[in-house]
Amino acid sequence: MSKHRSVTIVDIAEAAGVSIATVSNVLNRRKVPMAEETIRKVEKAAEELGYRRNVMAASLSRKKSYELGLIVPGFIGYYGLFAEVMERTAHRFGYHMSVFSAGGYDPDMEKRHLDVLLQRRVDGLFCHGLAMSTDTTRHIVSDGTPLVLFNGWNWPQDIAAGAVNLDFAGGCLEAVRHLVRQGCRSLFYLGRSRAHETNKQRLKGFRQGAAEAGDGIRSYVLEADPQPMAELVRMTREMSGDGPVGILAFDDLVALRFMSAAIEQGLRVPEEYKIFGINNDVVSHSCYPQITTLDIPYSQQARLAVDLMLRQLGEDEKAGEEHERQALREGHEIRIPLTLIPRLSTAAT
Amino acid sequence: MSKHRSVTIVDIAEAAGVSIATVSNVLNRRKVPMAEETIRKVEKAAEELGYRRNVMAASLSRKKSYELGLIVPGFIGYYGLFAEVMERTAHRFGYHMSVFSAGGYDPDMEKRHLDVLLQRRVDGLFCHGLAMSTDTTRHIVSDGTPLVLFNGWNWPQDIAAGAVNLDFAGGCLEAVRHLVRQGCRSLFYLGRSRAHETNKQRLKGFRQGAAEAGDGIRSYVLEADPQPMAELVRMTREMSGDGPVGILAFDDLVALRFMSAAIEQGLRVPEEYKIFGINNDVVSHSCYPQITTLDIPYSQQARLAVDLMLRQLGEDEKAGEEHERQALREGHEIRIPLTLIPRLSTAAT
DNA sequence: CTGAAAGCGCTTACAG
DNA sequence: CTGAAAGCGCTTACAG
Repeated sequence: MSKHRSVTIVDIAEAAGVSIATVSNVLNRRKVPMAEETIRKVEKAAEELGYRRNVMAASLSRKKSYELGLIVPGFIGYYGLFAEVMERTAHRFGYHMSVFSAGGYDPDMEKRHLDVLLQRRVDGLFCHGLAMSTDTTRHIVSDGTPLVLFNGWNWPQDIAAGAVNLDFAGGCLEAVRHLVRQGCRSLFYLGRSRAHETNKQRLKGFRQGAAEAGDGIRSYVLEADPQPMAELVRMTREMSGDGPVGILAFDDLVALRFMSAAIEQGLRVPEEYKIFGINNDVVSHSCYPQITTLDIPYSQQARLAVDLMLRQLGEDEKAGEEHERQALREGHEIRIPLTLIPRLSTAAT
Repeated sequence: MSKHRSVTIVDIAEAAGVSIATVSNVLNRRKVPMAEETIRKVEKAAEELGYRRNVMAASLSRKKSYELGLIVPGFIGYYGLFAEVMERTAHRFGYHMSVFSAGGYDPDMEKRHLDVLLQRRVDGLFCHGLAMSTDTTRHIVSDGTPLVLFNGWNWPQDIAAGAVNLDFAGGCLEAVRHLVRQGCRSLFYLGRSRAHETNKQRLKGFRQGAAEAGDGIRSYVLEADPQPMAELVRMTREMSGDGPVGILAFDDLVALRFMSAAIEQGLRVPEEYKIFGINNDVVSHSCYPQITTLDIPYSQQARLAVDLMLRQLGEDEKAGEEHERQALREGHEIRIPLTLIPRLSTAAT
């Protein structure tokens, strides 16, 4: 094959002895009437010449890129998996997905990535609840590119077409109830405030659960990140009263780190400490004791987000109906429940 | 801002009262002489109109997309992080990175993704050692798009411009020496044959280390994936003789799973079992005991891969020299050493 | 059923 | 220092 000029429809037109318009029609299987013979000739020529459509040219003339943009906080853990599922889902519907990591929750990087994506003329944008201000966001996407949020709360309707959110609040409420049921007498939430709203939602559920539990059960909120885990474990030992201690961690990794530090200090899990994570990460069942956690339905979330986008793009026929069954719709927010996976780390004693 | 037609250089040209050629020159900061006043006018107009360059149009006329393609086996663990670093690195040099997950090692998906990427006219391609045949690969990339491999061994020179490989063989050799030094009398490698060549390279190092250790030390190779870990632990107990057992796992996650199953069976780590992982994954130091592992220099590997690509693209001035210091060059392969991180899981007893 | 032509939004010699 | 013009590789009415 030619080393430096790729095959174009002009080459095919010549080889097949037809016009480029016809080549385009055949190759795109358009619904205009065409002679069998013509179709055959064009397809043969395309095949033989090793033709590969130039996406840029097609997008430019069609005025639609069939490219979607996705910004996630990072590729590690939950968001990496989510990005992978989103890419695959978009692909299934004929869209390319350009994924960017915003390096945690860095507003500048968010802005740069959004800008790059818009320069690429993506047809739509998926973002987590951004760290940058809503005003900045509004200004940036004011050209009309549809924006769908995932795990973004309290965003004005005029910015985003909708939000597909994991119900961390509801999940954490269930988590606390579970811990109380298993006999915990003190409760700790190990949060990560730099995760912004996804942390606040967890906190909300935790607080509600603690309130439900009543005065007989103490509850505290700690920040997981700055200090060493060993220190955190010590704090919980001092603060807790008699009876088993319940730990609700920001995610499974925080849970694992806490559990390891606790075991290192000679504490017994689940007898003295009951530990609860979030994400059903592969680590949650790769350790001992295995960690009780909330399962996140990635594929469902991705499917719902993409459906929402397809509707914005006027491709309603591609968007499914049935996917919303499990989810709660509330205004322009779709809320996805998490499933409690009980494991040894919170067994009753 | 207009809801449905984005602003183009034609709009700017009108607003500034100059030609579109001039607008293009100013906005691209080309080295042609231009009047101060013109530059000011154009930049002002662009700013005010909220101009955003259309990347597709620019790429099409420039005949260069400034887009690179990356295919990884998946986003989980090592390759997810690698993808993130690659994206960032490419970005730093003015390239966009389109990342695809090949869903493990699925040759069909590899083919489809390669095709999509070439339709997008990416300037270059990064792939892991592909599962598809080299002939298929050769045919697909025969149009001259440069291909750089990472963790791909034994690929013919005519296909790939080069390969940037982690030295799993050397690392595993060191791992075995370490285990022997710490007193292990039996050695097991827990492999993952579906990881293809990255598994074989590890195996090679393990075998070499075992051979070095001599007849006094038994060594075995087991497959980590099919059977439950508890079963695997039992097998090692039966097969091993007296003295501490050394386990070299495919990666940190396999190591953690094995360790957890061993502890569950009442075995003591590191007294009876010494466990060695690979990747310096965050889990390796989030568990107890923390796991001895090989650290992978992601950024270095990404930087070297991108440098290689930049050279292929004739952008030698962007490519650095100094990054190869740490790496070994051998033919068209660059080999990157891994660093042993000793932790409690292999402490001498 | 097929093709000539305009147009998508840029870049790049080249002429002035 | 600036602009007219050709061209990148397609798609899309529209005329025939």
